[in-house]
Amino acid sequence: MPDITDQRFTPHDHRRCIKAAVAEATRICNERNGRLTEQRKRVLELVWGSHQPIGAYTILEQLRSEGFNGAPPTVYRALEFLLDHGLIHRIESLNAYTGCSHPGDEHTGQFLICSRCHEVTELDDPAVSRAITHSSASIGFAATHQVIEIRGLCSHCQALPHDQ
Amino acid sequence: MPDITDQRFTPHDHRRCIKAAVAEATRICNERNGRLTEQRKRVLELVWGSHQPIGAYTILEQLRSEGFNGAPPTVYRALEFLLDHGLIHRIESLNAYTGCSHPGDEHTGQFLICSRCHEVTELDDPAVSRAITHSSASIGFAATHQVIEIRGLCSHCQALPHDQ
DNA sequence: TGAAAGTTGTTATACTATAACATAACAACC
DNA sequence: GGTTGTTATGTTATAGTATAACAACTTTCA
Repeated sequence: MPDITDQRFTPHDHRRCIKAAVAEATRICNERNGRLTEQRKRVLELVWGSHQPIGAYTILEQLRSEGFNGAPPTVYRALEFLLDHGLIHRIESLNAYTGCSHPGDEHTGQFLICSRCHEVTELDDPAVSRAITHSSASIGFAATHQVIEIRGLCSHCQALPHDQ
Repeated sequence: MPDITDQRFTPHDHRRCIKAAVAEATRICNERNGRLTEQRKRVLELVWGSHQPIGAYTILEQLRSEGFNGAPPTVYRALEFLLDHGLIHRIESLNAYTGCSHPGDEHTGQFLICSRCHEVTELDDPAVSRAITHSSASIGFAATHQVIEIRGLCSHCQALPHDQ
């Protein structure tokens, strides 16, 4: 049964999400003297504007369609900045980027990727992190960073007929 | 303190590991009418021969140095076959491939990747899988496949001076 | 103002992966 | 044994992802 409170499937003005994300990012960057330049902000908006993880070259295309006349390194640099400041995440198994749903604090999220609609939900369940840290430690491995990307069907898509 | 029983750091004849892996793969392929051809077997050996995850193009280079005169698709096809039969794993965060340490049964491993020596240890801790499945289910997500890649320092490298 | 640091522009190239179609090897059957 | 359908491999070209290296510009702050 789909969770009708789920923002992704509730009719909502997504532009608000984007604005909120940018506002939050601005606050965070101010705090630590990171410069959220126009380009970086624009890339952040594009990442948030997509309901799915977005690739670097798709971002580049969109920038170009807006009159920007740049090359891949510009996009990768902006992405690097945003990653460094915890404002977006990279999804390794998709070579794509997605907005961080609670930026600011250091964390490596856990991502649920729907195989059908391709939306990504970020979880940050301490129980999962703990299980992994514990399991690693049991063989003497000191974990510093976790890549956790889960495939499956989101609640919304489970409720749909299979052939849709 | 390094675990001196750890096969990776115990002096051992790694050719034996490779032979064992190939023997096991042969058995599994026979069971299910998969054809472990010479090329596929050779790729499997190269994957096992590397103490670190190995990239497709590195495999290609090695094949070429043995007189093989092929192109990328050949390697990718062999890798696909080996993946399909659960004989190797792909490490998403490295775009590289590593031997499966207990092939045969369906599973998605958990990988501990040492940032220093780059060796990979495969874990299959049910507690971790369970934590993830449980956490996913709590928001209605039905997980089918897990990508879990943990960075950190293996016990061996922790024991070394930092600057080595 | 001028030096240092940070950001962006620009060109070229490296690395990873697959599409599409041709050929060859194999297995099973008549 | 030849025929046929299937699987595997060869081959060429190209798509997709990412970075190196160096030049030019901006910002900051002494």
